[in-house]
Amino acid sequence: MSPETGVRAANRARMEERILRLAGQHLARDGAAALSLRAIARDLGVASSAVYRYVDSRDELLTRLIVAAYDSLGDAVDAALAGVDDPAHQFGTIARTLRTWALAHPEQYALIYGSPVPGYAAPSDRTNPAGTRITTRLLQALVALPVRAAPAVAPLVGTGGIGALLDDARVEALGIGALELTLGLAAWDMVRGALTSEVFGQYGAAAFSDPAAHFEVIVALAGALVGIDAG
Amino acid sequence: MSPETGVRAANRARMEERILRLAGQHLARDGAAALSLRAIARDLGVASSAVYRYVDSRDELLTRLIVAAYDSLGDAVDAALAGVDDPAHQFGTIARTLRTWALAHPEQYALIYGSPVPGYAAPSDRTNPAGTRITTRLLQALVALPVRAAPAVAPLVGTGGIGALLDDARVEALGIGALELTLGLAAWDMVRGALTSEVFGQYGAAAFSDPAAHFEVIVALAGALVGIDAG
DNA sequence: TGTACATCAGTGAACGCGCGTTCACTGATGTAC
DNA sequence: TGTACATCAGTGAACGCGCGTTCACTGATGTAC
Repeated sequence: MSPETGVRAANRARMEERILRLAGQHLARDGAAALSLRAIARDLGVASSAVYRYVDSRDELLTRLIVAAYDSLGDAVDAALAGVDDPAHQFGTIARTLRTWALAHPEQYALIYGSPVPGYAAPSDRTNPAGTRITTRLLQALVALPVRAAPAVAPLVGTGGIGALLDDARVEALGIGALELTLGLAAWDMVRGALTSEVFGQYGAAAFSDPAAHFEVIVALAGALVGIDAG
Repeated sequence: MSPETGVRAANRARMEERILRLAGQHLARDGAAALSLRAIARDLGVASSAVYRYVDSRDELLTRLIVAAYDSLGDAVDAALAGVDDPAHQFGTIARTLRTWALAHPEQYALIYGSPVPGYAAPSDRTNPAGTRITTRLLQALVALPVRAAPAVAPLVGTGGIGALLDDARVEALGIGALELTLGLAAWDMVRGALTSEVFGQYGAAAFSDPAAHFEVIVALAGALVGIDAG
């Protein structure tokens, strides 16, 4: 039997899958800081040392969870974008997909868009490929758009935003201008800021009566910033 | 000796202060999840049980840290606003003060504007008074302003934002309109979204060459949203 | 001003728990001839 | 097809650590008469 299709390889793959799924459940229930290899071994019905056959360390498992979260979101965005050819609607589609995904997976959202896990630094060589997927889609949408910055807004950007992110290889590759980039980032910050408030419940008792409607307004305003109708 | 000025009362006050300061240092170094009463007792040079003379439990200390963080930020904002009478400049002042404070105290910023601490729910009766200080200042600035929504933007809000936050007592008390409120929240979300990216380093390797300049652009754009010149 | 009592701060041992990680080991599954 | 060997999965005990919280206690500081 070839090593690729052997019983061992299949078991290994299934086991890695189970571990990642259980880790995801623990993450959702108790947060990243409480992620425990022993707890996962317990759920697996296996000695705690057995987990080390599949995972190098706790931190390495955390890295896998981050990558998995990025990929889960990336897949959702790609799927949603599949039917949207009009670049003017892509921005709104990305934003709405992010919201749906974040509300369904608040802890994974916290993992990648919330405060960093203290004492843990993600190895960027493993995290970056998955992490840049959404941002890349966003930049692509901005490039494809005829960004017609509102005349009232363009002068505000002035030369201040020029230096922003210009060292990023993707930006150079896409050939996006400083104005479009700055406006796009501002619009994206607004969407993420609103979403963070909603997902983390930061308005406390003063809840929105209709968060979804409010988010639609945010998307419309963000779209207006980059000069498009994002509906 | 009266109990207010006695040696015991003074010692108590000094001890509570030391505990809160040490807790703040631990928070800054290791994050909220790692906050430990035993570690604080060690730094204090005291038996771990002694801390319980001053603190009910670990969670209670966390609550105090949150209140302290809100107050630290609130004090900074109030001080910065002292010299600013023109309501048109108040929004920008609040935003810039938030940035300065957040960069100086990233972990406290994470505590109040980042992901929630898992397994801990802040008792809102203790957290609210300090927590609403900045938001109240923001609302006051919006009310004092002649919010002249850009004609292109106003229709986007439509009736969607109407329901937002209308159950909040402060909003009713201030008599702020739905349009102003929605635009104000959107602007504030943008500021906080941008700041979160910067403080938590979420753009990774693709760093801004001049984050302060970029933030100024964000403030200008956010100001434009509410129809003012925030410079 | 002096004495009897109450209050408080801090001690140190203990309970019971959880964690990450290592290590020598057994038994089963695969591989090479 | 059968046997000898290598590889792998999983065990269970152990190391050393940290945590929150309780409890009976000593000694000092305050209070009331």
